[in-house]
Amino acid sequence: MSTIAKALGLLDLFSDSRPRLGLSDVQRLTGRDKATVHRHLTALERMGFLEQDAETRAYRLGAALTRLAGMRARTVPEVEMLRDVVDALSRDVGELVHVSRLQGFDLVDVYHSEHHNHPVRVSFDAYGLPPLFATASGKAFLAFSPPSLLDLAMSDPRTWVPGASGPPDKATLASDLGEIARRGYACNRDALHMGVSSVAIPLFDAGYRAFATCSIAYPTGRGGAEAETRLAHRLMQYGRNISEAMGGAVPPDVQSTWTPSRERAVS
Amino acid sequence: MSTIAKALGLLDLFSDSRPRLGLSDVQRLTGRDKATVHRHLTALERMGFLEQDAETRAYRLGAALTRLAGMRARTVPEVEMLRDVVDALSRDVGELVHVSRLQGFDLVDVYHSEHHNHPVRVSFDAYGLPPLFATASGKAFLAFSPPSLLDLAMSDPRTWVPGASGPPDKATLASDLGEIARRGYACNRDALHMGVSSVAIPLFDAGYRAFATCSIAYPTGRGGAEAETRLAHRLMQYGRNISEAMGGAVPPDVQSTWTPSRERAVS
DNA sequence: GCCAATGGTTCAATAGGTGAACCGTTAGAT
DNA sequence: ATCTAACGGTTCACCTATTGAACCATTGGC
Repeated sequence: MSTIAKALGLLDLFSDSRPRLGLSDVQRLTGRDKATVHRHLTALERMGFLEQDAETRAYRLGAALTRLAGMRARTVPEVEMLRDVVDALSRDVGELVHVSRLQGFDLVDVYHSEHHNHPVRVSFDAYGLPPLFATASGKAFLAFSPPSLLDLAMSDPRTWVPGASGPPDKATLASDLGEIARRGYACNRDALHMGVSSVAIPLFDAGYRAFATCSIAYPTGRGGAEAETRLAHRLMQYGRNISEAMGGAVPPDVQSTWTPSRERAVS
Repeated sequence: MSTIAKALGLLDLFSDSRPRLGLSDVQRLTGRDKATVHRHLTALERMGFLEQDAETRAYRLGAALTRLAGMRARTVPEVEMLRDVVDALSRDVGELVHVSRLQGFDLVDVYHSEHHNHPVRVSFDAYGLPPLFATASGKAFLAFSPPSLLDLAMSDPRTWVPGASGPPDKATLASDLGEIARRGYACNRDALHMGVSSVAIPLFDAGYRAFATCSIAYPTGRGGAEAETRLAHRLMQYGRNISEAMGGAVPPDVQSTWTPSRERAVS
């Protein structure tokens, strides 16, 4: 393992629940020698990837990350296109919005935006990716993909269901997906994390194939079923713009489920 | 120089004008050996700090930056980010330093620091906010904002000019702002309070838009014009770090007015 | 005033980073 | 079609930069 990887790996130790770490904390978490850890931490700090609190001596994530992330958002075309519309949706609903793209059998984060209005917020843990059929995003994706993808996803060796007894029944899963395709969006309530719910839609490429997803995550306590449908409708409203921002287009049949006649296209 | 610093330094090679770099590009820019560069690039890529285009083989900034920057934004309070750098500036110049953020048509205090060296000090009265075009901060902000903002600010019903006969002439104001934009900072001498002067610069968000300001207030008697330019230069010197501490980035054209060629980044 | 825990430093030993030389591919130029 | 140059990437012996045990200074309980 390269020293570079070791040092950069330290950044991953910081999390929402552990936002600042002291030298000893990092040493314990990594099991590495104190001197080594200190060298790495100070190297990261000198480059602006960490900042050290002047009095507590604890380290926290640094400004260089923000600077470089901004650069990426400005210069990587895909992200750049997404940014405006996803930010708008996030501001609109006041919740965390995620855009992910299929890579292998995982949906990996492309861009997310969190303009929270609420004191209680959902933050996302990017690790330990669950199987496709366990997340709202994954279900939205599968519901609008060829059925063969479901078979493939279920044969994924890493398949597990969090907290459940075994792999899900394929027949019930297929009928769930049918329902999702009919109404246009997928949802999860407390499925992966207690207290966290989400709604999701697929995004389509120029060939009308689902290739990514957009989801809103929110605390389940916020408002029950009516909150779910409210968020889902906002999501579907923005869906077309998001697909188009990524160079895609929404198939007409899906578009019509997303904009029921009475409230169609308001530009 | 540690390998960590060398590797992380590669990330700084990416810029708005040079968003994707090939192996040979990086080699040329750094002067380091190709094998070394390749090792560093792949290490960064494996950690998600770079992404490699599958066909062109060119590298670009990676998604890990977005993830970590989001973590920082969520967990590190804005004021805390500011504190260290603003305190450092305040200690450096020995005067009151203010960071304010636009809210409606007012610049409201976000953080201030006063490590005074001098017996005569300026303290700030947070009440009775003057209009934007009457303060150094406000003028710095307007000079780096779309002209439409000036119109809006002047149409603010609360517009008044302290001690003056009437509202300022728009044409002269506009030319003043042009001069400010050219030299990079704004200043006021005895404008709002007799004996109080200040210099100010705008702060920029990740989208290169002015969203806040940083100013130094000092007693006019301290030293006249040479004090003014001295403080302004210190302010501009710190400006980049302050913007970045708040998650922003200084637009390249502004950065170049802030760091005249002879003293530009020597890496 | 003790003890344990913290952040940080030193320096000999050696792990692992380095770079000259290498390969395979692509894209013009002749 | 052939040559050449530039590209991304790999190899391996050499040697530098990283490592970790032992160290110091400071802080905070008890």
